[in-house]
Amino acid sequence: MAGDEVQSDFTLETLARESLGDTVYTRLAEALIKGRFAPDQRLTIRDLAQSLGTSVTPVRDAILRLIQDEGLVQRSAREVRVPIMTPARYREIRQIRLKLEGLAAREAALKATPADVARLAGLIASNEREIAGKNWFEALDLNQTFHFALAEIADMAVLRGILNRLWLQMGPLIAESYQAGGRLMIEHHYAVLRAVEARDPDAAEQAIVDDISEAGQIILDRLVARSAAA
Amino acid sequence: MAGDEVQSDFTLETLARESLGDTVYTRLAEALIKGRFAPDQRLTIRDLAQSLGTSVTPVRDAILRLIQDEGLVQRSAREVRVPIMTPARYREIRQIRLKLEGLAAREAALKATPADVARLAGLIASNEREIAGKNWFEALDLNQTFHFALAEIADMAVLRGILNRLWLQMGPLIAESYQAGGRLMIEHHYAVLRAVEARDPDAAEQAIVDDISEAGQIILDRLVARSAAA
DNA sequence: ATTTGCTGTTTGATGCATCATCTTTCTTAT
DNA sequence: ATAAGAAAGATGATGCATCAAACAGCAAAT
Repeated sequence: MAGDEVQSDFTLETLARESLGDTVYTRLAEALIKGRFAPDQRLTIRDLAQSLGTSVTPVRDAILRLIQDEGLVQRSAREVRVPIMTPARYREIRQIRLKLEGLAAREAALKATPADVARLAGLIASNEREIAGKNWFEALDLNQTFHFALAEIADMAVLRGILNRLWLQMGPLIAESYQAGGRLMIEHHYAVLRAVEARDPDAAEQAIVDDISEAGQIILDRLVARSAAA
Repeated sequence: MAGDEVQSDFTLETLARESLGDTVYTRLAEALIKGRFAPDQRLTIRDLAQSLGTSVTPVRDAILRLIQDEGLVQRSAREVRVPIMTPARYREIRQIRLKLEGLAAREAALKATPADVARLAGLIASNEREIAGKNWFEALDLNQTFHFALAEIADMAVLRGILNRLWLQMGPLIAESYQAGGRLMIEHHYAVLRAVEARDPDAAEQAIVDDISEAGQIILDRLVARSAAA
């Protein structure tokens, strides 16, 4: 039942064996962040299990974890849905991100190595290219990677975990609005890069605050408009 | 198997029916926060199921969720343990708490009703009494309730969820050190109360920052001492 | 005495049968 | 035609059998 590992004798057993449940979790989380599921969409364990070609158990495990992350919500005893973001909730998340990512940017500015700076620069350049090519999925992914990179450079694992969960919650919404932002979504990344390179924590915090505020405003405006319509 | 609900005909069907998995999760989370499990202690699903009188499934569900919260860690494929807090990790959590709870205190000061103020005052008074009586478990619990109350008054559900998880991670450590802090652990709560009552967000943030910094220092000192010894 | 190798045990992962509810659909009486 | 009610279907929760990997003893070899 479990094992049909076709492990070649040549591959090193380097990475920890990932359970099926982990795989499903990762795939569903990615789907959420990339906006593949619409807000309020209902998910059923059996259907997902069928799509993914597993039994219900790993899917159930993954969904339990996603509910714990608040990336999914349990409406009633037998209904799991993609959550609907409210303006109030989005404002709260934005407030929290301002504080947490501000802290991360500040620490990153203090700890960044030249290699870290180069990595950030590379992310911005790639993102610029994808936006120019209108490859919104890739651009969105690179934007997220940039924000996470600051937490990594700051060497703050707990903060990184919190950010991860927040992104999971914002995913369906952001994916929907990213295109509307266009280049504006990474405008402030250059300021972040300069501040980190200059080892200036105050400037780094301010730059990321500006980034989150401005990009967030576009998303919030769209969200408020839609909520008013409904 | 599922249903041996002995639901009296008189009880209102008000609260949502809680699954066995939820019950187990709540009980284990509480045990963690109250420091009933020692750091590095190994937990096995089967043993817990036996203790709790359920099958393995609800326990497995609860443990999956606790691992997601990082309230438990999975060392290897078949080993679940209570995490060991490192000084570096504790410092990071403290930094994060300073920002998040500072934000919560600020918002609470802006939004608090007289009833909210009374609730905070009551929590402090109760805590004072329990400390005087050396009822450390109760005092610890009231301390946590006070910190959570600020997030509730601020009406920040997301922040509250993040705090919850952080507390789960700090639980085993704090429970161990709370006694050492004594009255010092709630010294700054009075300043928080005054600031909230005066609707002064700056003062409220400063007071909670002082509280976390000072109380945290006692815990950190003990943690560093122990880490150095090992 | 220390290492090596075999064997039984422990343990989380996986699949699945079944249950209690909740929905949906169909029937039937007015 | 409408509404009350019954039957059928859908769905997450629960319990459990079984698997493969890890582990613990223990014996044999040097």
